[in-house]
Amino acid sequence: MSKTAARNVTDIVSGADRLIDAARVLFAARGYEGTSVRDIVQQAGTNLNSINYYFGGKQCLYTEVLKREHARAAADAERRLAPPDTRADAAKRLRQLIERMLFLFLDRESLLPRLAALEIVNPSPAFEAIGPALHAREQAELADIVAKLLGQPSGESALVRQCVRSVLSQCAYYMFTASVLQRMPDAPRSDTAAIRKLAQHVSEFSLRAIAGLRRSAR
Amino acid sequence: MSKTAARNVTDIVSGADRLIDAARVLFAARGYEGTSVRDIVQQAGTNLNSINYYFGGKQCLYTEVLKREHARAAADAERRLAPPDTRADAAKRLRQLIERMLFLFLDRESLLPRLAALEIVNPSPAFEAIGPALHAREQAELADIVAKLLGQPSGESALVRQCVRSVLSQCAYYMFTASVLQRMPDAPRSDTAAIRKLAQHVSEFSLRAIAGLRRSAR
DNA sequence: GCCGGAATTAAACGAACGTATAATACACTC
DNA sequence: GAGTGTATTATACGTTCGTTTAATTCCGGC
Repeated sequence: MSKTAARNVTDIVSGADRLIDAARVLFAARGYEGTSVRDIVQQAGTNLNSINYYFGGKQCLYTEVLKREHARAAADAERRLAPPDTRADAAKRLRQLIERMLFLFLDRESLLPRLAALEIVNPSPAFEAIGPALHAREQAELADIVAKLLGQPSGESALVRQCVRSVLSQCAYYMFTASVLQRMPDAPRSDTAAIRKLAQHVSEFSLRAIAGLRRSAR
Repeated sequence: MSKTAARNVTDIVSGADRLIDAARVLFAARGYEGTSVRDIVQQAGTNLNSINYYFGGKQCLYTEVLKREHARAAADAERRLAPPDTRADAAKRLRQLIERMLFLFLDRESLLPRLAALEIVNPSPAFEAIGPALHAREQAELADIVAKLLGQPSGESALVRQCVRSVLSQCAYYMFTASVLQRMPDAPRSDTAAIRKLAQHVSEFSLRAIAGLRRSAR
């Protein structure tokens, strides 16, 4: 009666979905080894055996979480931000791309930044599932933009590659250090306005640097 | 007899030291949770109880490893590199500091970069032992240099702080991504010559950026 | 020689882990 | 409405974990 009614309400999402939802939060909070299958099933309100039943084991569930979080973040970014304007001048494109990456790395809705940071610092077997595709498009676009700004052919020269790393590192920094930054008293904010401001600085910093390097490369 | 003789030879280093030596390698390779006390004592050639006897538990041994690795890296850097020349002009000081930091972050002899990366991304209770002191001197010096380059008073303005992060992030990037970078086919080298070259790029990039920002800030 | 304390060893404990198995509940076709 | 395949539950299994306890060895001063 009321019992089956309640069950039906909660079962609008299946056990597998509830497991994914619980697992993504717990894996992001405590990492793979720090999260037990008992933690997950308790949070999901399912049985101890459910992970093996639906996913074939803890490792497979983790890989699935990684894949979905990656896909979700990519879709979010696609939807929320204007598509890169390939017609604009390179400087504007760089500003857009940097803002896009910073939103990706600092997004508090998404758990991908945290999961990706853990995987990049300490890659697990599941890294193969997302590693190659991780920020690949952003990096390729960045290389293209930087080459244009340097006045070099798009074929990657050493200088282009180094500048790409310099730009990328300024953005990724916040992904890796999020845990300690938010412990500090003067923690930098991560609301939309703050990210915009941050993007502006990284853009100016990088544009000035690249412009200077271009001048001296002649 | 020969047995006691052999024992004396190996016991020139005590059980505690052998535990530290084994633990630092294993913790760096597999992380705290990925390393069991049985792994450590086997590698050290001591008994299962030795960790509790000498250090009072796995967590305490880990904290001790962190402290020692930090102290060792600091002493190494102190000894190997010329002390920062506070008389030199700011640009030269920045070049020296960036090279110093890159050697710190990319040093393959030291296990601190790896251990620090793991702790920064996923701080454990032991983080308190080294976190506050981690690269504190480098950061303070960096802030001083950047302020001078920007022509601003040393009291930290927002611009100075952001530029410090921009420089720091370019160096720390390699600490966080070491695991995945060395998996890639075109992995950047990390020998002395390569680090010097890298330091040169980061320095030029940052100096041009700061010079440009100073011009536009007027 | 021996004795007291530190160092080292051996063995076991209880808890937590991921997984497997067997039993039960459910939904839907015929 | 019985039957069938899927979903869910309860429980047990075998391992591994960090730690504890007790026994043994080693070593320097008396």
